[in-house]
Amino acid sequence: MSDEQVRRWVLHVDLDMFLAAVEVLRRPELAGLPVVVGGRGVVTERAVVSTASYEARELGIRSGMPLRTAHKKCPDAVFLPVDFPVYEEASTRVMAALRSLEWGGVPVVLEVLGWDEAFLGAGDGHGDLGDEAAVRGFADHVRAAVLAATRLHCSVGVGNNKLQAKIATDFGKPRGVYAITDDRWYDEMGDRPVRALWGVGAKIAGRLGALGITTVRELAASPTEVVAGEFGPTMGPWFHRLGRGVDSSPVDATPWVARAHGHEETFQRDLEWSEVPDAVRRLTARALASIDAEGRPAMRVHLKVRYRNFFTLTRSRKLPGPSRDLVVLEEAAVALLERVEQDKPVRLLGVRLEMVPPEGGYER
DNA sequence: TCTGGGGTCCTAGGACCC
DNA sequence: TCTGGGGTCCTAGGACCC
Repeated sequence: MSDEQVRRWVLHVDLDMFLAAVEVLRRPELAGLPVVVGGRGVVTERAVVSTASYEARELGIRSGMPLRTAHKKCPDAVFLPVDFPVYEEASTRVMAALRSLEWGGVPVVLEVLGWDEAFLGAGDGHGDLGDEAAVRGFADHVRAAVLAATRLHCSVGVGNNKLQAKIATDFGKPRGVYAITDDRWYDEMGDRPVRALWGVGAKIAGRLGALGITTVRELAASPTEVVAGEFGPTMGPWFHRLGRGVDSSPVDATPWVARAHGHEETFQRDLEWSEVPDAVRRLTARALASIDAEGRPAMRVHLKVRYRNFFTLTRSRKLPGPSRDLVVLEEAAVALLERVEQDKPVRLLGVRLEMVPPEGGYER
């Protein structure tokens, strides 16, 4: 590379209220109404909101809110069940539309983050992408292309790296484009709480706060040793980079290979202990069906138990050898129950099967 | 009658071996 | 009787994200 600094551009694309938007697409009469997607769509059940339309958000309904609470806030909202296959299909069309784009004269690099999110990179990172105005223009083009191909709206974040682009998207929502660059990182983020960073949750924010670090600027200015002392040699420096808006990770189109699959269930009625082993067997069978689809055997079994008081614990065990045998896996999962408290009603059970890595290991 | 379900990754600490 | 380090594997648990 030359001594001239090459400015790297990354886009982050995020569909606007994806689940609710897909539902409105197939039921146009719902357009403009408060739509809430969550659980089985039954407001008396234990379940939470997956996505609320902007109309519903204006009434105070948020993702993660119990359906019952959402219903209390807005009894007139339309409550719909989560319909996975339909969102999968819509997601596939969105990603196909994005993948077909060219940027800087070459096909884009697309890193899919989930159903409704992706990073877009330029082919080799050094294409002639022009200045920021040109990149914003391309972001508009991306929005238009997704809308034309899927009738779904999205927002696009622009940045000099993935971290910046990812955070910028939220500022552009809905149906907008927003840019956060190296030049403007501190203007945009410096005074915000560390919680605004991607990867800093409530707990980390609390621990940083105890060190006297509450804003992004303070995190950036803090001595590396202090943060590393609190969070260790890997996480410490990473948090410090977050504060400075630094992220050198590439946009990586390598298809994601799952490490594990599992199944968990919150019971509508807390289970008595006598009912637990059978429930664990059922969950194991469902988890096995998921890993069978991957074609790799399980090498480790994880059990998760949550009691009525929300105390949650996990237990796990490596299997004696790789297995796809239901009986073997069921017995291994049930055996983990011996290591948990057995005297209290159970609210949630989960069984997760960790798979043998593919030949050659995981690429990322 | 608050608080889903799908994941990933990191760290601490114990066991065990040399 | 007291007491090394280094390395690896395993389990538990915490934290985060969509």
